[in-house]
Amino acid sequence: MLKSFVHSLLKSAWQELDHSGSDEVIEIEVRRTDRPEFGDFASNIALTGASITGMPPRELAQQIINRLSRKGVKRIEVAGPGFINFFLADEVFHRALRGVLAAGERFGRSLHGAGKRVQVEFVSSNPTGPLTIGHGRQAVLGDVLASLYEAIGYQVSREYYFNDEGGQVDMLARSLWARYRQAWGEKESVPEQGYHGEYLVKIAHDLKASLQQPFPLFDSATAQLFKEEALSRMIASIKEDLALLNVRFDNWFSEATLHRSGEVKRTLELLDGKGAIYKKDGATWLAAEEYGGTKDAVLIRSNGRPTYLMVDIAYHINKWERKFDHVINVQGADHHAQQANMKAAMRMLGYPEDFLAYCLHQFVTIKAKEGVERMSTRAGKFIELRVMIEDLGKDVVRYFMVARKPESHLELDYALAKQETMDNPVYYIQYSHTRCASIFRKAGNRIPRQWDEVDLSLITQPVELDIICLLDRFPEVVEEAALTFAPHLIAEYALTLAGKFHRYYTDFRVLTAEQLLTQGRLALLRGVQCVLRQTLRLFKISAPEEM
RNA sequence: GCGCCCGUAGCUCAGCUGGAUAGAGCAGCGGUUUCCUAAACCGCAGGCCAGAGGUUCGAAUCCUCUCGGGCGUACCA
Repeated sequence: MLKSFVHSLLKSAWQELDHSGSDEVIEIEVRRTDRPEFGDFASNIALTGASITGMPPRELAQQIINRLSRKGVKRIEVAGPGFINFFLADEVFHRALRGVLAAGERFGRSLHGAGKRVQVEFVSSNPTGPLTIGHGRQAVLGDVLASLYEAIGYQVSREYYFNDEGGQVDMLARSLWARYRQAWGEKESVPEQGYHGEYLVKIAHDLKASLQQPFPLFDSATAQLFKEEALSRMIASIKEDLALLNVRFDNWFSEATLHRSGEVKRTLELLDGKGAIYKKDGATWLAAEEYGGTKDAVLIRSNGRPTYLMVDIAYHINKWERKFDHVINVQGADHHAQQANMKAAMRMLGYPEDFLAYCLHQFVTIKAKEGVERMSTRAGKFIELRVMIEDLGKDVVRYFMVARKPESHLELDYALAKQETMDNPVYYIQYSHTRCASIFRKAGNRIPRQWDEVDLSLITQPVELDIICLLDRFPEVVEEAALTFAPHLIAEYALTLAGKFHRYYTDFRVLTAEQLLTQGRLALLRGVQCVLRQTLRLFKISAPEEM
């Protein structure tokens, strides 16, 4: 990589300097510049090193430059307060491009997490209703995060944890039964605290057709039947919604199994053994605050039923026993307090601090456009994910959901996203890929057989070298996006690359009369297309050959 | 009250492990097509980076306070 090349130059020069005055170690920082006159890369080593050596920064910079190898370097300058600016030789860029071409589809992938297993748990919405746009953000966020970890070498498992036990599910069953009775023309009403959405009406009618019995009494057998029917149908519907987004899970984990297997009970005993729980007001409490939680929390209610937290702790022990090296939970901001308590519990039980990480995200809100009637009626209303996907298309939804950093609120201008699809960044990126494909179709037999042997000597335009520099950076971006839970970096990157390419396309012709030039530019194009395809693949957005 | 997140162009947001003149997209205005797809490109305009202090060679970025918005602070999940 270009950056590490510069880094190694600096490192050996720094080591040649006499540091007898101090044995302090210095962190050598090399960064890409944002201005051509500052060169391709710059280092502030002389600024940070000034205090160690006692030399003025500019003088120190000069000393370092005097000891620098000039191999692969076009020019080096001291600039501003003492920055060292590097202008690299064309051959170095050419080597970088060859690296991209040699790696091909593997470019951007790494072995950072080789041999390690990570689980990403996301969505995990209760199967009591259809997915909303809020779940949509989480679905895409989790899915892309999982892909990013796969890209850096981890073995990844996508998991959906669903609640199929407890009060909420009982309420769902009761609500469905009421709708079922209505389907038979009876006057039964959905409980005040129940689920009033239209979706249960539809399920009730389907159910009537298959069961063909009135079930006039909501006795325990009926409750059980309606619970099972409600759950299986809701889960099927959620799976359908997710499939529309191209999200698939490796494992669907049922909460009920944790109760049946006795894991909840065993977990409680485990916590008791650590002295982490106490009784108060007829309930059993977790001493969370002592271990960094926000507040002590109830584990077993006074009615004997376990809380969400109680079961969640058992669930995480289960995850640990499944031998994951890391588990990442993608959750909404409303779970924040819960997360602190969960981490406190893990601490009490002695699990490593880096086993459990949360990717917390803020909510999606819909921006209503003033003066637009339809939108104002929709404002504040839930929008079903399915409806949004049908309106905007899978690719657009996926892109928008991860284009912003998770901890920022995502305010989606629904009307705009729908109307102005032509100005959509998704199409902008896809079109850049299409343009590459189009040129390759035209190039025909001029396409080189062996990419790594192409003569690149005529690839000397500043834009061309700039694009290579950007391609070269891709693996860094992937790694950072994964490790800091920041898929939006990929979106930014793809947009930048597409933009540079579109400009290049406008100013320069790839297919020219000069064979050497054409071959070189086709090689560059190949690299661009390859990286564009990787970004789209990470997002699971299609990379069209034609548009 | 306390805790977490956010406050950057008219709008939606990048940039935040401190670096040299703060960026993109959209919206606005004006241009570009003998030539690989104009779903593109170029130009103009637009900012006391919420505000006030502090830390230092240097702050949108770090610290403190204030103001504004979201979320949490359940024997819901």
